[in-house]
Amino acid sequence: MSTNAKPYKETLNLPVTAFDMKANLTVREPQIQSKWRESDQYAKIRAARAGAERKVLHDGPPYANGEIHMGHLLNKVLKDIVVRSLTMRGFDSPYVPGWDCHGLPIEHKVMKDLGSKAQGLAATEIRARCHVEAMKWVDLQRDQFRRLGILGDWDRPYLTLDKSYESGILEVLAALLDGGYVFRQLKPIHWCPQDRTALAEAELEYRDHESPSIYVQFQLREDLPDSFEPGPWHAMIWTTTPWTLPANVAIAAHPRLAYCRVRYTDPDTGATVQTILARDLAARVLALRGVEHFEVLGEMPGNVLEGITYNHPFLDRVGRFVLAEYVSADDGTGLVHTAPGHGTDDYNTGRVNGLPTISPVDASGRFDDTAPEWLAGKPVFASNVDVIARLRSSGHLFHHFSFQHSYPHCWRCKKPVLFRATEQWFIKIDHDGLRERTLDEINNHVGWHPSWGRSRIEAMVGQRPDWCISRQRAWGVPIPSLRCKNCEKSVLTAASVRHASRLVGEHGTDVWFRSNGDELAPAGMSCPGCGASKFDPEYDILDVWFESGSSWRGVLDARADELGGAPAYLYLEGSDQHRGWFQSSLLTSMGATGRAPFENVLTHGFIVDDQGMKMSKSGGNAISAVKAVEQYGADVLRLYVASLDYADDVRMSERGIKEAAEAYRKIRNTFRFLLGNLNDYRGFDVSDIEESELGHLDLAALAELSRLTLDVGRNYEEFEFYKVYQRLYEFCAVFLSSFYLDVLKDRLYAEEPGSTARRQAQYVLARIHRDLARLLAPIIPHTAEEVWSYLPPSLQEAESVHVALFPASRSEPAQVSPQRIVAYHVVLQIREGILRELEKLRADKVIGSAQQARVEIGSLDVGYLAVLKRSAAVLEEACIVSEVLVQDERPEGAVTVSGQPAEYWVRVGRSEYAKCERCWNHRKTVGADAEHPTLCERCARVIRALTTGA
RNA sequence: GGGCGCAUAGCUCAGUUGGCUAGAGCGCACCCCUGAUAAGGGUGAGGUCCGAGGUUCGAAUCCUCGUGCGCCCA
Repeated sequence: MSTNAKPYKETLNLPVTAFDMKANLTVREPQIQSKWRESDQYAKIRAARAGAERKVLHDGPPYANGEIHMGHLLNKVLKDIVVRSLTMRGFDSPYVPGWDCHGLPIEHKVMKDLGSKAQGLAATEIRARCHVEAMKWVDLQRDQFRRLGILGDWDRPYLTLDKSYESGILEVLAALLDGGYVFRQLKPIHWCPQDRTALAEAELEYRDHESPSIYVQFQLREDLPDSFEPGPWHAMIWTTTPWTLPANVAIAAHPRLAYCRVRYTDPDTGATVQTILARDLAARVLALRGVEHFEVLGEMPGNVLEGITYNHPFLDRVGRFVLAEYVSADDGTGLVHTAPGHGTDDYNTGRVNGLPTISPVDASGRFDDTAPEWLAGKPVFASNVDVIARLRSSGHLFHHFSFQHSYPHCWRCKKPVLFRATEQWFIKIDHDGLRERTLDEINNHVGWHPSWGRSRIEAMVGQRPDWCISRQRAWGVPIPSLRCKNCEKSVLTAASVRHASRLVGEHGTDVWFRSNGDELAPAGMSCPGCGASKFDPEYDILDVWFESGSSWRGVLDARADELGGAPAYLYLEGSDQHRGWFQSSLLTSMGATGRAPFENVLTHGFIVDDQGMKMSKSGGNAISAVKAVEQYGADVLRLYVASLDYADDVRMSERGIKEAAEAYRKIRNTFRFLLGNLNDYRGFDVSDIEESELGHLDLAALAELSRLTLDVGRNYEEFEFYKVYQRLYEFCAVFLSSFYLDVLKDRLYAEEPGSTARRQAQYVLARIHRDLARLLAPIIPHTAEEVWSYLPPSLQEAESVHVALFPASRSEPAQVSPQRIVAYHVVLQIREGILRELEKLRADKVIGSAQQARVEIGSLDVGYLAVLKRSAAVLEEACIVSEVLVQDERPEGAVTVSGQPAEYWVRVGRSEYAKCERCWNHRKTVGADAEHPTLCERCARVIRALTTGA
């Protein structure tokens, strides 16, 4: 024995473990991840669950652009917790991550980098650069996702630019053509006449532009309501694009806005004019021409105007009034010139009211020969003056001036753009009852979590217009339509698309951009219009939502051996995807197969800051996910995500991460204590312990563990991870750390290492260690794995915790009868009362540690008093005090405490006994042993055993 | 402007079909321990349940109208 000042300390079994208190996650996690990769853990898990019931979470592909942010982290961690918990529940739950690789942001970035060099490049050149750009981000994001510890088939992800995936997209399109859902129709789009190209919203720059502002009188026809005074009547519209008047087919009014019928004298001609315009704008508009005096003949809401017809000011065309909610009395006249060929609002209004879409403008921005001959061939912007002159001479022009306003310009050539209708491909939502069938599927065959997801997508599908799937871009999957060289008809059939699908499956979609019509048309194809057989390829591409919305085919079906085919068990994305991927997947699948591609849809909210405001880079309140992981480690961020109720928006803040880090440390330290006291794990066999022989508190601990297992298991099943977190954390912090482990210290440290009392405690700790590691594994996989590695081989049912199953919820272990001894929850309650009293002693400097205290307790309830008497030892243990004396008489100075099942009184004071030098308890028996006069009886016995044993 | 949501201590969450002085954990303050030690334990202080009306004997809970915030659309 050493010459230590405390020689007895050497005889204690103090905790020893290699499990560091300091997590050092930023170093340790990558090491653990490397091991997982080296041992191909994903494959091992697949093998372990081969043949089990399959539940597949199908990954919605993030866009391959930029570093991952908190939104990605939230989404992927939630998915991972789902996949890992399904796996540990015994299901085969493969996870194939994917990326959305086509689309405008990447193309835009490439075009910007190319600058003027883009002009001379072929589409295939640009596409090649887009491919490189997309793959760059796929690789980066893959590393970042892996760093989060997301389990999945990262070596074989799905990419929407893979040949096989692209081919699958076209198969879906072919199926929709088979079903008759696909049609072609005019639709206005932003068009740059300089560059002769369609522009997306993101490619527009708004800058000041000088436009004419004209007020035009349209002459109404005879079919007026009876309430109108005798005619003739006019209606006054306002527009800043006179050149669009040749496409005018309607005037839009707001159904509930007030309009008035006015009579005034034209200041130039002296003629009396009767016209209609918004009531609140009449005075202001008429004043433009200096008309101060006018007569209001009557008022009416806009809906009275619906259906009234008028003569086009310079064409032989009859237009009519329609209603639209977007009309306002903010400017103009409250009556909106409507040309469905030249504006999105106008177009939608046209769709609703069955108006024709007229667009007599060619690709160079000039009027074509369907325009009046005095306009044909002229550039549209330059034609404004012609239109105005025409209106003035015919007497339709009320007023004209020029003004500056914000107007969209082309991002590349900086020239103003125009709206021009071109032919686009659509999916008809009402064909063959698609909308109705989809609504039925939403309501009756898909589970929505939270349940309001159902009403949300239902409302959207219920009102959505036909789906325009054409995009005039380069970076995407071509709509493989062929234009007849003879009659110019666009041909797109199931057969021609399937032919293209085969070509694409073999060569990728580039084949479409480098081949001619003879090579791309299926053999023997003839034009359904004229019978000719020569074609040119067309180059519209598919809406990227169609691409990702086909993943059920390109991934679930295409990898059916692995994934079991559509439908998947679960789709899990942010709530914005009700309009996006959930809907596009649902519609393509309903059209092509008649059923939804998912059985359940789980939604999470968006990340907001600590004020509840949206988190964005530009808002300056964004927390970098990559940096946070670098700083705190993935398990801390994962624990944070798990702690939040994601059904609503989730608040994230630097302080929140710090709190998660605190919680993580608490959990880690709890394991450290367990492991420190299980260091001699390997030296004994836990199966030697008879559970029925365990003491009261040990049995209570097992019962708590059992309840925890049951609750947490249910919480995982219901995807309520924040409840998992709360439950597990509270178990560690409150039950274990502050109570049970504290109580066990005496037994663990001071009893003989191999004694039954100590082995029983270790038995319970071993159970807790093993079960807790498994219950935590889906949330903090790295730490769980680390902790698992400390299990002795004899207890390892699996090499990795992630191959293991959740602990089985077992029947409650035997409890000591509550009639005989106080129930565990009553122990806790009495303990609380005692501790409160001890605090007063501490404040008065009578005691420091609880071990210095003695407690007297009793109850006026005779039955309860009897139970208390039998429980003295348990209470002493639970409160870690010198002794608990249960007395019949209530002494002077006792305090009454209310409690269940009865009131009790308690009196505390300093123990009169000496402190045992070894175990620090104040015991009556200290000094009784002549050989060890400073020890209590127990410690003396232990020392004797140790020395003779050694 | 429309659709779908959310709002309880500083933070994360509980609050069954309306029913005791609204709870838990963390954090915070103070204290104890120094044999889990860049740990551990104890006690305590924190709430106009977003606001205003209404229904009711009684409302955090039900209804109406607002306010703020988020997603989607216009």
